[in-house]
Amino acid sequence: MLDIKLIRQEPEKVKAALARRKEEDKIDELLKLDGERRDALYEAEQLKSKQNAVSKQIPQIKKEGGDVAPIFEEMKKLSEEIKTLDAKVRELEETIDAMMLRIPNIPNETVPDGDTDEDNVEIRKFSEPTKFDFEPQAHWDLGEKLDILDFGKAAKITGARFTVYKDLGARLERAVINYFLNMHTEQHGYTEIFPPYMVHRNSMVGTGQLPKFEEDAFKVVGTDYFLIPTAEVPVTNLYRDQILSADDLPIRHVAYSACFRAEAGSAGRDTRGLIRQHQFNKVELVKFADPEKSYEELETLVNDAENVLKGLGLPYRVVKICVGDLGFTAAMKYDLEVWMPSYGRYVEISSCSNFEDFQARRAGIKFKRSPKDKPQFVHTLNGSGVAVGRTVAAILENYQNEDGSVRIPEALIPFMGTDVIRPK
RNA sequence: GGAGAGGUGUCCGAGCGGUUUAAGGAGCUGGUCUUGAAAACCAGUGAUGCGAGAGCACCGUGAGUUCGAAUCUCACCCUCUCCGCCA
Repeated sequence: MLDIKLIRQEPEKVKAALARRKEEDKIDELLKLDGERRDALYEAEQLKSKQNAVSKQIPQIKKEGGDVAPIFEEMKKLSEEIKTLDAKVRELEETIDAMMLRIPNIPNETVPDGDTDEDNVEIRKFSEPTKFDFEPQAHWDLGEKLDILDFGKAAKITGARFTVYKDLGARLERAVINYFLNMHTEQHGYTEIFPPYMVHRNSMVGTGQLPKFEEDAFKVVGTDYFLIPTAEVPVTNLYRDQILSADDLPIRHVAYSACFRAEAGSAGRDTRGLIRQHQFNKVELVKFADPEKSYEELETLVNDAENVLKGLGLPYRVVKICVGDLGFTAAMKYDLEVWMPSYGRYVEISSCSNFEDFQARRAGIKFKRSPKDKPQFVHTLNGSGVAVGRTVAAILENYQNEDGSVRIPEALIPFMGTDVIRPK
């Protein structure tokens, strides 16, 4: 959520930012409603002030035996007026809030222009796309031949876009999760969280999934719970409506969770394999930072995510996301893209974003620089560290041999208990 | 799921519908005393939001009753204890 004061004071700046995103601009309407709200609020407060003053005198008058009936008569009218004005203020507030919650974040000035992911800018690259002296197979073919992935069985028990992992496939998924968690906790200084996979509506609003993107989420029937689309939601909301002290910052959390996405509108894209699933595993990095240091924290966050890919020896590149591909909540975003031989291109495996105070304002996460200072919003950041299913897909494809076996990256051998997955 | 108890400021804990600008204590800050500290004593001290300010709001949340609600009514949420069920 943006600061209403910013919209009041610099409407042109906000309009320009929305124009960059090619977003509909309701700023003038918003300002008009805000003006009405403030007028009504002022009026209501004047009347309340009078009501309080008179109420204070009543006991005294009664004690002195004065007649309070005429006062009650008058105050009754006042009370009605206050109720009417309060209702008006509340109504306007609801309208304004609903609008505010649907306005996207202001992109950082350094975010490149552009409309689609094709306009994202490559920042750096690690290694080169894997070369094969045979025709490499896609991970869905490899996985089924090795009998470690079973998409048919998943369709049988659940439906499309789910996967059953089996044998060393299941173990590989688990190995990757543990490898990621160990690296981030032991080498990068993150504190591990294992969160609930369901959250209530407020949490989803706090991180920005709701109200605008309700159709992308799975809702649990008969409850007000949503399946989390990412651990970002529960972990960021750990500190909702809290005032932290400067000593607490930066807070760095790493969380493994399953993630659930309805992905309405994605039908037909990436229909085969592990790339786009309704349920997938992810290790997520979440940071809460002093606003002055949040962009430094974004850089180290990206580095931390990169390190797990380097450790696995997977070729990847880092791209800076253009304004058209930025997403609703982010002020700046880098993607890590891993080389996927079956696609013949790089595929997103991590998104690392600085939300600045956009989520913090929604979720009410503040800090005080010193005990006497006024609380201000923290900056929140998060990034995949990294997507587990896509990592497994990348390992299968990049580490495959001509005979259909798959080598296990050095770093995973301790977790796998073997250095190769062979066809049976 | 059932029964009971409870949600008040940083914490503990009072609070007949009207000087509650939320008692009292702890804590914290300053001071006196002391070689220094502790203790004792004195003084100060709620946080947050909106607002230029006066002011307004805030006692789990939301409605309601009333001239006036922390206090009464209703609904909901959460916590604790016991029972049931269960990995």
